Amino acid sequence: MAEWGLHAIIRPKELYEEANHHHQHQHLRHDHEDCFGSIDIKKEYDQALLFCFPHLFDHNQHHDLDVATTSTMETVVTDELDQLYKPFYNPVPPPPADNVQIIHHHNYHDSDQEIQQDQVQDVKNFSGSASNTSQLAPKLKKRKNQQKRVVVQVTAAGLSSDPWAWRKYGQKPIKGSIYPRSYYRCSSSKGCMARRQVEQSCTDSSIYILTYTGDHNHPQPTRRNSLAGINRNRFKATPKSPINSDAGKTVTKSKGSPFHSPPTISASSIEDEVIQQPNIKEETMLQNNCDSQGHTMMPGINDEDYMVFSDDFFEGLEDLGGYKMESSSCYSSSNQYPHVFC
DNA sequence: CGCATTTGACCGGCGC
DNA sequence: GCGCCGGTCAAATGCG
Repeated sequence: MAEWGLHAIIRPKELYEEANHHHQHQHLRHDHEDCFGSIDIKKEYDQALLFCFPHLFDHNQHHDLDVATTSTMETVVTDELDQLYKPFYNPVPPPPADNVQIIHHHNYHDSDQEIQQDQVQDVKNFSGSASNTSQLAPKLKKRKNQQKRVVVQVTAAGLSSDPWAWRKYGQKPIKGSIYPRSYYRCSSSKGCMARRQVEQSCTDSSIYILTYTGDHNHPQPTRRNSLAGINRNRFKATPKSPINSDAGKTVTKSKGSPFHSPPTISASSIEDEVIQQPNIKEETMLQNNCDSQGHTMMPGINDEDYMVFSDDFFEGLEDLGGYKMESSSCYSSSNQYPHVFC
């Protein structure tokens, strides 16, 4: 299993206060001090947040959401702004509080920087031609715990809040979970190395855990019908599969698999559904979310109400700190997560 | 026919 | 070194 070197549970409210306090006196100092240097970390943080989770700022795209949902999302945005800033100066995790929780994981090891640079280089290479993406494949052969990944916890409807087209290429039963994990690769572009894993929470069958790995090597599709046939299973439900039984949800057909398949989200179905705010969790928490006895491992934290940002985000900040952000990197780990629309 | 999913086999990382 | 496990491959099959 992945070994996360840094975990932080963040309280939202004091963020700007403490941030400003620290910022006024001196630049932030923490384990990644070198990465941030003397940048305006608050500003860069905002940019990075927008960069990694633009959907949180794009209110127009949620114009069809009901008022309550939108209001909640705006609250989340504000809280996230607060929360995301905090890990960099508050190494001691305070108790969970308020509506949103952020747990940061950072699992890079000695060669992390090299990997990041490789990824930046990958993007540079792609900027010239998407056909180079086959060269990216060996990158995924690196040690598993060195691969950046983002874990997002969503509801069934939230599963479809992903603008990318995904093609299922595998499914495996996972030890410790009664539900299988499905493996998807991005089908929007040939050679795209983006991967997505979908598994159902063992503690709450209505919750799905999405794990994103790899980077898209292509612009985000403006519409999710970039490939023919990806919506073939639209509105088709599989009676055998309880997790596919949600009405109106695009699902994967089942052919008597020994384990239930999580729903396969068709590209076009997303547009028809009310997009829910995904709940982003830290991976280790998710993995520990239910132990062998099925116990929830984070008592006192509402599953609905906390979020997590992982390597991508902090990697992005590190890039910011090192002034490595480039326009071409917009396909790298920034727009590939739910609610992102061009 | 062209796309999709399904599913068993295979491979490699990792812990012991 | 061995075995477990997660992740991927690829042939088979289904659907529009």
